[in-house]
Amino acid sequence: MSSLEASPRERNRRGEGARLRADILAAARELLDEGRDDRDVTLRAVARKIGIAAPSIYKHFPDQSAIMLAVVVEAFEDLTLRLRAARDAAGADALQRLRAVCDAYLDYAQQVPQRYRVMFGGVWDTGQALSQQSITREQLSSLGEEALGVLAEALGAAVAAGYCTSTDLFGDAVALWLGLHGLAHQRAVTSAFPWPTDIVDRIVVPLIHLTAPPATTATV
Amino acid sequence: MSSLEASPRERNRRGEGARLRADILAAARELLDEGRDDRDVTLRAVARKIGIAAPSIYKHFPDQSAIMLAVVVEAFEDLTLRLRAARDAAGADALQRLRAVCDAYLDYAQQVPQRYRVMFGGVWDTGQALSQQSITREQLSSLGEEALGVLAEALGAAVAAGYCTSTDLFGDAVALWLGLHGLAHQRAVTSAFPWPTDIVDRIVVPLIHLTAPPATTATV
DNA sequence: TGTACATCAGTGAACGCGCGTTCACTGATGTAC
DNA sequence: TGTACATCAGTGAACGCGCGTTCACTGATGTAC
Repeated sequence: MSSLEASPRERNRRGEGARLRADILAAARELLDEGRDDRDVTLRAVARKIGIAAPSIYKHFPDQSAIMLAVVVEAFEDLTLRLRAARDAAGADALQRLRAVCDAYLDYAQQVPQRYRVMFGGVWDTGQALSQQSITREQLSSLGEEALGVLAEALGAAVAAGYCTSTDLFGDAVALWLGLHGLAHQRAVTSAFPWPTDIVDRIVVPLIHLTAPPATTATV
Repeated sequence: MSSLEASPRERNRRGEGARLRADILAAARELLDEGRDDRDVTLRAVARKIGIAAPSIYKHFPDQSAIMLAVVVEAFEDLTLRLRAARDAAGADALQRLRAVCDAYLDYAQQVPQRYRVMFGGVWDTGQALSQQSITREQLSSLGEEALGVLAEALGAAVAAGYCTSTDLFGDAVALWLGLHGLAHQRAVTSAFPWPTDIVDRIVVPLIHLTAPPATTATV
């Protein structure tokens, strides 16, 4: 939405050329979210959406896959921010904070399913954009680490508060994340599955090794 | 492998035209497994692989997406067979049988990661091949049900044998499946994640609500 | 204050490619009489 | 036992399309003197 629609875009002033980069990124993100597939996010479709000529993109991205890669990087940063925000908004109780992070993760996937699929779809993973200067190999493989870190931290706090047990915090955090991911991904992909209404509890409660009941009256 | 290579394919005899259909399916499956993406499975690539002219495919499939759909249907049947075979090969102990089903599921995903991704990737889900006669809507949405049924049955047997608890067998089976799927999918997609060595246990043990220790000396 | 000039932010036309799909056809093979 | 014919299993050439990318360019805008 906003001003990114059809053709007559006015050219940026000198020194503000970098603004087109942001517009390209936004258009690609919107095409991805609206479309049914990342195949819809072509270089020419992006150009069409902002109302520029297709070659103009090459001033800002080395090639087509670099755009998708940038969208994914941005999406992971966005996800991490949302997890932190949900955690901080959940108050002081460690179990509620952990649960808030899990819910925020699932919400993100449900709000932007196509984006979620591409983030964890791995096609950009094999991209040749690596050889370009756009991103280093470490950055790429550590993309999800920050978000996973938020989850692991929240799980650790819940363990420290006596809600759960863990013999290996990283291992249990990864297992929890995989459970969330399984649900998030499958929901993003299939509209017509008869999900049990309490499916989130049936995944989260066992995987966090919940032992003590919640301290407050809120359900967990 | 086998005889599906380059060009000089000899034409089938009268009445055996249906054999080309099987060859098309096999070629599509192999292209999918070998390639890095289902984008590689084009109609023309399939034709090239068997050594036929591209239009010959239209005698057997209404359009391009019908090929992928047929590959997916076949793959789900294959997966179900493997799960049953693993269960039956695991002996009489209900817990070991359940664990064998889980392992077989994860093995399948690891052996043919690209195929697994497409099975649960959902792109064929939106396919217009539905409107063709190739498959009914019920068949499509119930594709994974049989495989899930094998898992649920094994879980139910383990509960009956006193190994685990369950307040809702279907719900718990779905949760277990989602945990397996999360790992299977993420492994199929990312090569470079530092998986904990006991990641399978960390997912399966909580999700089956294991209460009693295994009856035999075998690890679970 | 004017003006030459470098730079910036793009454009327009064109390329070659592989794709899905269509169309009219071809030649071998079995069948009816 | 021969022969006309229908059917089967495919073929070859061509279509239009959208794509990523290249190339030489253009015109506005700031800057140096």
